[in-house]
Formats: sequence, C-alpha cells, structure tokens
Amino acid sequence: MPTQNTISSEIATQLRSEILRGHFREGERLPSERDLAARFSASRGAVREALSQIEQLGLIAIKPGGARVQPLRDARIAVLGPLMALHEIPDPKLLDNFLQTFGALATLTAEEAISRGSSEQLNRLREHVVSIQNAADDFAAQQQQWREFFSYLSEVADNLVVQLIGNDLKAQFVEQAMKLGITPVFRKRVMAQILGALKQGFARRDRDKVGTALRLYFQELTLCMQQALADFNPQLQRAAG
Amino acid sequence: MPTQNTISSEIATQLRSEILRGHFREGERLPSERDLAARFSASRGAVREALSQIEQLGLIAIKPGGARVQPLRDARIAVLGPLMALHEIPDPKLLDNFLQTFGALATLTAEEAISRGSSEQLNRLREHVVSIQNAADDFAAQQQQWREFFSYLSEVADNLVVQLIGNDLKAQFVEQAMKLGITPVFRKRVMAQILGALKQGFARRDRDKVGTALRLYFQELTLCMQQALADFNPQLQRAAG
DNA sequence: CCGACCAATTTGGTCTGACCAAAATTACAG
DNA sequence: CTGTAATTTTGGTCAGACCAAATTGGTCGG
Repeated sequence: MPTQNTISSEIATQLRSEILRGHFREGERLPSERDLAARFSASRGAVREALSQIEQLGLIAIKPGGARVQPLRDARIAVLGPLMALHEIPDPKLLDNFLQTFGALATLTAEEAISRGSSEQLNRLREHVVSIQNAADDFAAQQQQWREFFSYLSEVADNLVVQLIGNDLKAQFVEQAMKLGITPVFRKRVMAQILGALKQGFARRDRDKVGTALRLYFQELTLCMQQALADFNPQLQRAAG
Repeated sequence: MPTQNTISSEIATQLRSEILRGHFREGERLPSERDLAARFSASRGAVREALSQIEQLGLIAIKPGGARVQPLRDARIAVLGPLMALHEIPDPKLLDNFLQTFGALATLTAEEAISRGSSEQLNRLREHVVSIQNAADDFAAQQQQWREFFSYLSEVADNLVVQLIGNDLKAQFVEQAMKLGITPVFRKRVMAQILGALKQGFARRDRDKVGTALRLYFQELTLCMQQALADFNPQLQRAAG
C-alpha cells in the first residue's frame, strides 16, 4: 500500500522496505540511480527524490560514488513507522519499547503541565479526565477522549521538544496499531483507580500523584496490549489457515 | 554555513530558515518551484529536492497547486536543530525543554538497563561512572566520559525507540550547544553525590536509586546551563560592542 | 606474488526543455 | 452578485546531456 500516489514516494516506500528487511548489508552500495530508474521504469529524477527522502531517514548516506546503507541504530525516528509496517503483527518488543517511551514522555508532560498550567487549565484537564470516565462503556469513544486529553495536556505543558517527538511517534506508530483493530481490554478496577488519582492530582496540583497515575496507566496499557497481541496472533493464523 | 556542499541542500537550508523565521504565514503558499528556481539560479530539479526535504520535516505540505506552510507544532523532531541554529544564542526555554526531555528519556533508559542488563553489563556501567569520577578535573574529558556512559547505557537498555529519538536529539542539539563553547559549572558536592548514588544503584541493581540520581543530574545540568547561558549573554554583547 | 600508481569507467549533482493532469485563477454568462 | 466554463499556473514526470568526484581495473615496479 503506497504512502502517496506519486511515483517517487512509491519508489521510496519500496526501497525503504527492502533496506529495513536487510536486503542490503550495512555499508553496502545501493544500485546506481540509473539502474534503479531502469528497474522501476522511472526517470532518474523520481529515483533521486526517493533516495533523498530515504537519506533524510538516516538509512542511507548518498555521496558521489554511490549511496551506502547506514546502520539502523543511527537512523531517525521517522523510520519507526515503516519498521512497524514491515510485519502484519507489530513486533512485541518494539511495541513495548514504544509504550515505555511514550509513557515516560507523557509523564514528563503531565508534570510540566502541573508546574506551569494555570488553575483554569488544570481544571479543564480534570474535566477531560471526567470525560474519559464517562466514556467507559464505548472503547472507541474513550480512546478519542484519551487522545484529546493528551493533546490538551501537551498544549498546557508547552514543551515543543516533547510535542515534536509526540508527532513523530503518533504518526509513525499509533495509526499503525489502531489500523490492526487491536483493542486492549483494561481491568476496570485499575482504570478507575488511575482516573481517580488523575482527577485528584489535577485538583490538588499534585505532581507526583499525576506522574504515578500516568506511569500506572502506561504499565497497564503495556500489559493489555501484549495480551491483546498474544490473543491476536492465533486469531490471525486461523484466518490464514 | 551550509549543511552540505550541494546546491539542493543549500536551497533547503535557506528556505527552511525562512519558514522557521516566519517569513511565510501558516497555510500560505510558497513561491512556485519555477519561481524558486529562478530566485536561486538553480534548476527545478534542485529546488524540488530541497522542497522534498523540507516536506519530510513536516514544515510544508506539497500538493498539486502549491506547497503550503504547515504549523510548527505539527513538524518532526528534525526541525529542532535548524530551529536552534536560528539564533546565535540558544533560546533558554527551548534549551530547558530539551534538557527536561533528554533527562526523562535518559532516566527511562537507565531504569530499563537495570531491569534487563546482565550483572556483567551493570558492573561495566559502574566502571563508566568511576571513569567520570576520575575525570573530574578536565571538563572536556568528563563530558566525553558522560557520552560514553550514555552510549553504553543505551546499548544495555536495548530500546530502539529511545535510541532513535536520542540520535535525533543529539544530532540536532548537543553539537549545537557544544559548538558555542558553553561550559556549565557543576557544583562539585552535588555531582559527587550523584555519581556516588549511580555507583551504588548499579552495584545493587536499584532502579529507583539510579533513576533518582539521573533526575538529579539533569536538574543540576539544567540549572548550570541556564546559569552559563546568562553569563554568556553579556559576554557576547561585550564582544559585539 | 604483492602493492602502488594511473587511466577508463561509473556515479552522483545539475541543467535544459518538454508534456500531462490537477488545482487555482480568471472570464463570462445568468 | 453568483455559478460555471475556459484559461493559466502548479506540481509530477520524463528524456537527454554535461561535469567533477569516486570507483574500478589494469599496469608497472618491487
């Protein structure tokens, strides 16, 4: 499924995928632009734009003489999406890494929001939590409420760095996971406890309480996602067989 | 100072800078590729490659009809470097945001390293801390030791997501700050306390102790950097006057 | 047999000029 | 003034060409 409808981005998607799948060894030279153009029945210009995009990801280094494959560990965050999209089922380890990271950043954001936010803003954050509570019945609606909560939280915290990282992670990851239709089942008791703590925390401007609650949320989310993934796996195999 | 010696990247640098400086309003159309080519005395191909790179940053959206400027808050992390480079002196708020974020991720990394690392790895981490202690006299040497410590920490934690984010942040930010020759002066007592706690934490596999120590380190680093920046400001003005 | 040096080839970087389809703009009719 | 049709502009793509730097392969001397 091509990212865009332009030829250059299709070439980029294809090449990126091949590099991530390890079709080329680290440091190995990619085929020349002319060869690639011939292979994709495209012009050199289109291939060059594709290669330029891949270079932005840090996956290759283009120099006169040839484009060479860079080690994955030196790449940019933007490769995460394509990396996840490589397999039908997300790699559990990668998912865990992602959730841990997202959790740490969300916690930081919440702490900053409490430190910097006006009482009016904190009150509105509390109301967001109430909205999440009220949407307990409908999973999709609740997810939407969580998203709006995080969005506003980020606005209050006013940390551009985290915001930009969040953009990347969300764009690269969340959609991917959601598209699979994975629906983690939270334990109601735990969730109620988390939401209660959040409400209290925002009301009392209690940095630690909110931080702890969010940590707990992501811990629970990690658990449930891993569980959902484990359930999803045989389900997929059944469909294939 | 152009990022690369290619024309397309020079155009990209120039345009990126103008967009970040607010020369175009949000949603406003950029000049057409043909106009830009004329302005830079370059070919459309070069301009297209430059625009493609800027689009990757999330700064513009290219569609048939024109390239439109996107809001900064929707951009990717990779804009941080150019954003910092905009002014001679880093924006204190942005610097604070950065250090907070880096600190949160480093803390997460340390906690994961302790959870996953073998005792051999943890021991080596402890030795890294000792190396930092021994380099207390030479600031540059100590910075190098810190870098090696974080690098190995990241390896042990084995969290690709954080690692990739770190790549972006380091590439976009650390160099920039270091280039200015800003040398924060740590309080020796505090630093000794932090390093001691780190050593103990790695020795005893004490997640919280290491986490707390790292939080303290970044808190101290933030303080010192802000201080150094404040001292640096008049110094720069004196040089200019 | 090996290593250093040099020429031929390959490769990326750039330019020119052209064509198409979609979007934006303008002109026109109601 | 409004809605629609014609025109222009814009991005997407292609083809062919040139240059400088890097790679490659062969040659020569040890």
